[in-house]
Amino acid sequence: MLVANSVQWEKSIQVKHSPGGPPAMEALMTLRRCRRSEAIYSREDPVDYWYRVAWGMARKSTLLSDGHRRLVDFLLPGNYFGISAAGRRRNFDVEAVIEGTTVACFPRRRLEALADSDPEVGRFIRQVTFEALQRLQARILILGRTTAPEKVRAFLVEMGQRSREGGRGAVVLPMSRYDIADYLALSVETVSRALTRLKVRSAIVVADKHHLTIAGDALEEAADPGME
Amino acid sequence: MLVANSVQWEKSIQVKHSPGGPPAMEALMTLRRCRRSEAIYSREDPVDYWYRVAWGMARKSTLLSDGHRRLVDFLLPGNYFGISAAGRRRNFDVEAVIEGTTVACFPRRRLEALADSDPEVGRFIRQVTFEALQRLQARILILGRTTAPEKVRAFLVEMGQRSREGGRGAVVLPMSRYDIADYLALSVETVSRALTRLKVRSAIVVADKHHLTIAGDALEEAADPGME
DNA sequence: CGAAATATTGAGCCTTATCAATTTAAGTGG
DNA sequence: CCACTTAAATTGATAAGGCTCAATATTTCG
Repeated sequence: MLVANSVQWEKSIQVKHSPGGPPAMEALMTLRRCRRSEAIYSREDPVDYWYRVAWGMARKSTLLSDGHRRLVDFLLPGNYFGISAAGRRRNFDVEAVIEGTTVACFPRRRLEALADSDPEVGRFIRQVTFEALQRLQARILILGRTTAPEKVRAFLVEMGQRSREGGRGAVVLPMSRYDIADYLALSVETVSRALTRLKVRSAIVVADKHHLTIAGDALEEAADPGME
Repeated sequence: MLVANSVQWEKSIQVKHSPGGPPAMEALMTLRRCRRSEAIYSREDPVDYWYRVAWGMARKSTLLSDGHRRLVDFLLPGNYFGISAAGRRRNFDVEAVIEGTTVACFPRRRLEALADSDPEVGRFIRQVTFEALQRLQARILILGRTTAPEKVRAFLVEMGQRSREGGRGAVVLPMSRYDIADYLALSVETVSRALTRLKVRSAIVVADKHHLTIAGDALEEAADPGME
């Protein structure tokens, strides 16, 4: 069952950018395979490692004071995360979204030392952090959308762009509707309704719950920035 | 008049973090003074400089495809911005919010070269980028709030924390209500109403349009994370 | 001093959150 | 492998909250 579950996503979740860093950096890496919903790091943990998603998908979240969960980011293969300074502790939780999600772990102290001595590594870390910044800025624009269907459509376009494979407009959504709702700051019901509305309007074609295609014109509309 | 205008803010906008980088880096810096609403950089500009606010306040924004302006960030003294890789072009506009806003400009190529040769500079740049990441993540949590008064309150707390001076709970808002609205993805009217509601409930004390104080208990409530 | 922003307040409509019920899918243990 | 239990997804009805349009202060700036 678990195997079949993994197979379901095998070809769906692909690397887009930064498949790996400089060799000297990759030498520090260890791989870790995670169960579904397993924590990769938790709030209050010390910052001992920096990470990169090798396969699968992860979600960065936090529990707000009002009890609501808020998803800050979805992490796809090639995305680095948890890259922050020492001394402090984590303020977010990161969990695997799908069974078998694998992360590359880099010991922070050693990697920082390496960045000091090897300019190529230093440059690479900066580059990776810039990419994270872009992701978050793009995300803010999505959250800034006013109507729910707009938010959902922008979200689908974002996910399509971030894991571009399977051709134009194809989108894979391994996460639950609850995850999407917490990501877009909407209720699950509204997300569900927005999806059916988009389907009815033929803005999307739904293969199954986790696979859909965005129609060409709906795809064009949301071409908004993501960089500094 | 312009002078008087500057004086109005003189003691209000203070540095909190990272007053300056390593000396070798500061040697590259040139200062630039801006008029109110003057562009610091614009969309499509090449990435030739990295910046730090020295005095005043700036706003990073973009025009969405639907014609709405979206503010991605407010930039306070000590905040670095525009730090992204070469090759591409800017996707956002950055403008001075108040008359006399002064920015420190660092030529990107020379600074990157310096980061390669001087580990201290490299480390500093990483640190600064981490701070920008934290800011954006905190911002996402604010945007994720559901009700308008909650968003506004969280915004006030954020601004208070970011330019902590003038004592506990004091907040200075040099920007217009329109800026706040575009920052929180609300309409101006809703922002205005939310503020009056907070005032009526005694959650805030309004000195004048640009100066207010957050009541102690309202301040406690919103202690949500901001870091990786 | 006059013109143009900027702020605030009101009324009505529209959208979304909430509560509730049903259907579908997924995970568990025999 | 199937029945069972639990989680996930969808759909409906209702009420609250925010956006829009509109009017009126209040400031700011030329």
